[in-house]
Parts: sequence; C-alpha cells; structure tokens
Amino acid sequence: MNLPPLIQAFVLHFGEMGSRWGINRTVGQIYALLYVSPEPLNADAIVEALGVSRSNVSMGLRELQAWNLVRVRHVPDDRRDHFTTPGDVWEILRVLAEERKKREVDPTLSVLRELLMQAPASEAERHAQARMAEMHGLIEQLTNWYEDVRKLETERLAQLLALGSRVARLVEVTDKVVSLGRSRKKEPSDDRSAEWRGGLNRPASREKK
Amino acid sequence: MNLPPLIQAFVLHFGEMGSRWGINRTVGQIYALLYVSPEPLNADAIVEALGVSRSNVSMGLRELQAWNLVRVRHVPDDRRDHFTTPGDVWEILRVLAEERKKREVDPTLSVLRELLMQAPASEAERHAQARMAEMHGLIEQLTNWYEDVRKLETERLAQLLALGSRVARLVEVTDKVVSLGRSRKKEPSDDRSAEWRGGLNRPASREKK
DNA sequence: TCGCGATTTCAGGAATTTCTGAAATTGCAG
DNA sequence: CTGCAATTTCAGAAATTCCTGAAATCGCGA
Repeated sequence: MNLPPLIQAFVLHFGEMGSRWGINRTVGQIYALLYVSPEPLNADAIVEALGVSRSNVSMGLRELQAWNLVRVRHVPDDRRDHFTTPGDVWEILRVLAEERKKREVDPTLSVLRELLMQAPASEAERHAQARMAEMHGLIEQLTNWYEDVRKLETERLAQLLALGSRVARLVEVTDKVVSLGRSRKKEPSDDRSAEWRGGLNRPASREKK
Repeated sequence: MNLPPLIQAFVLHFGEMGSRWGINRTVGQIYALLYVSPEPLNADAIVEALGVSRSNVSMGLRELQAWNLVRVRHVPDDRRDHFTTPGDVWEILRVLAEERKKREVDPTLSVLRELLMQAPASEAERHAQARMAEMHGLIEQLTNWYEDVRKLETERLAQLLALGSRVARLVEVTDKVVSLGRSRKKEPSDDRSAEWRGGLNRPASREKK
C-alpha cells in the first residue's frame, strides 16, 4: 500500500473496523479509498493503492455494489469501469440504514411473525411466545418509525436531529392540547397475544447437529 | 439440542443471525435461550439445552456480560451462578444501542478527529480531509441526537416513536410560529438547528475545528 | 466472426474465528 | 487448611472466512 499518510490511516482504520461492521478488511478499505478519492477509480488503481489481488478487488466491489454503497461510472475514452461512492453523506446514511435493516432486522421480524402464529404446546412455549411478542412489538414500532422518517427530505431530517430531545417538549405540549380537546384516552390496548393465537401449527422440526 | 420446537426455532434463528450481528452462533443461541426462559438458568442448564461444551458456554456468557446483555442472579440454596436477560425490551434496546455505539461508532469518531487535526500535505490529502470532515459532521450530529434521546424516559421515547414522521409537521408548524414571533429572543445556547440549516443542501466542506 | 483487454469465477491455500477437553483456578464449607 | 464443586483458562482441533492465481468469460472494436 502506497498512499499519502492521512489517507492510508483512514483506509486502514476502515479495514480494521470492517470486521465489527460485518464486512471484511478489503471491502472496508476499498470503500474508504473510494470515499476520499476525488474522482472515480478503476479496479487496477484500487489494486495498486491497496496492494491486494485483482480478484479480491473484484469481489469487494461486487459486495459493495450489492450494498448500494458504490456505483459504476463510465469515463469517456476509457473502456474500464470506474467506481465511486455516493457523494452526499446523508445519502450514504440512508443507504446504510436501508441495507442493514434488510439484512439484520427484517429476517428476524419475519421469523418472529411466523413463530407467533403457532399454537403453543406447553406452558414454556406460551411464556416464550409472550416474550417473542414483546420483541416483535418493539421491532415493529422501530421499523414503523424508520419507515416514517425515511420519507423525510434530508433537510427536515436534519432539523429533527438538531432538535434532539427538545422534540419531547413539543410532544408534551401537544399531548396536553390533545387531552384537553378529547376526554377519551387515546392509547388503544394492545392485545397482541390474542391477535396471534390460533394459527396453523407446522411441524417445523429442523434438526441441527 | 432438545427444546420445545418453538423455542428451538427461535434459538436457532438467533444463532444463525449472530454472524450478521458480529457475535458468534453460540453467543446468539445463549442469549435467545435466556431471553425466552421464564427463570434464570445456570450454565449447565444452558449446556444441556444447546448441546455445546461447558467452556463454550462459559465464554459466551462472559461476552454477553461484557455487552451488559445478561446479568448474574443468585438463587437461594444454589451455589451456582444463574443468568438472565434484562426483562424490559426497551432496556435491552438501550443497552444494545449503547454498546454498539461504543464499539462501532466511537472509535471511528476518534480516528476522524485525529486525522482532521493534521495539516494536509498535498491536494489529495486536502480533499480527503474535506470528505472526512463531512463524515465526522454527520456522525457527530447523530451521536448528539442519540445522547439527547437516550435521556428520555421510556414512555416519552415510545411517544416519539409512535408519532413518527408526524413530528416533522410539528416541527414545521413550530418553525412557522417561531419565525412569526421572531422578535422574541430564545435561549441562544440551544440553537443547534440554525447552525446546520445553512449548509445542509450542499455538502460543501463545513470545517470542524 | 476473431482478437484482445477487462473482468469474473473458482478451487484451494492462508488466515482467522470458534469450539472443545483437559488442566488450572476459585471460593466456600467443614 | 483440605476437599470439592463450580468456573475459567487455554492450547490446539475444527470450522469458517478471506484471499489469490489461473482459467474462464465477457464485451467490444475491427
């Protein structure tokens, strides 16, 4: 690797961090390199900058494209593909959130739903299902919230962020106004467990050894 | 592994998911098992339930304790340690957020700060630093926001979540109200929003000292 | 179509992580 | 202190993931 020290430090850090983020070292390094590069790079330039094999770079770019974190850009008079990261960091944040949700949250949500549909066959299963329902409820709330704020334009999102917890005061005030206007209480009871009871009971006995 | 099918499916899922979450299979399984267990389990019970070695369970519990995701509980008349997860899912969410931030975000933030303090030695480094500054700015905004909402009680937090993007409308309205009554002065200290409002549309390099 | 440079695929070796059994340690009751 | 059960440590085996070079494939211009 032969890069200006500042850039090298950045690239190496992303490489090391990669493992904590569920990506491998090379992928982290490629991303970091593209992120700070002033113009799109072709694969060979990356090979040279990072000192890894051509095929490794090819696979890394592949993975980053699957994550929507790098894009192909064609440079005039050059037959080779060139690669960049989205320029706007907010855009990157959105992509990251979306992809991590897809990989880390959605599968669990769907497994939980499936398990909650089955009829418990014992007291232990009944209790477990209640716990799963709690987890499911929380995740669903979070993803609903995410779906909501995802739609906001960047500028509004930034405003919300900047407000931070002061938003809570707003909510408090609004609450008062609302409860003054309505004598009815608003929180609908969540009989989540009832909702799930009484489904089909698939055998689903996957053994693992 | 010899568990009721529902529980087994849950445990296996967490085991498989573990790798995407940066923990290993056994750790994921132990966590899942404790999460759905109606009472604290001792290490041998876990060994039997999951069919892994005693030492593996010991290491897994160790890691989960480092994550603050399981706690030791002493059962009367039993010399062995027993383990549980925090019961409240919101509590779990807080712990998770805190720990992931500590492991995945803070190190990068500190590296970025360090790199941004160095004088760039070339045009390439200057550009890279500008990009790093953008990234640093975004991460700092996010962590500031997180610090803020972290302090909210669970109930308020849940309210905010439930509001979702409707909060944006609130902000919008408040914005108008504020700008209508612009002559009144607010506390100058909490004007973080204004600081960012200016430069957000263009990701021009906002400098960070 | 052919030729050729760019790119991807893939088998297998290297590196890393996970898991285990045996040995060491801890801590408590007698 | 001794003995013993509970627990942890740790070296190396097993499993998994990462990386490479060689070969296959692609894509485009002639």
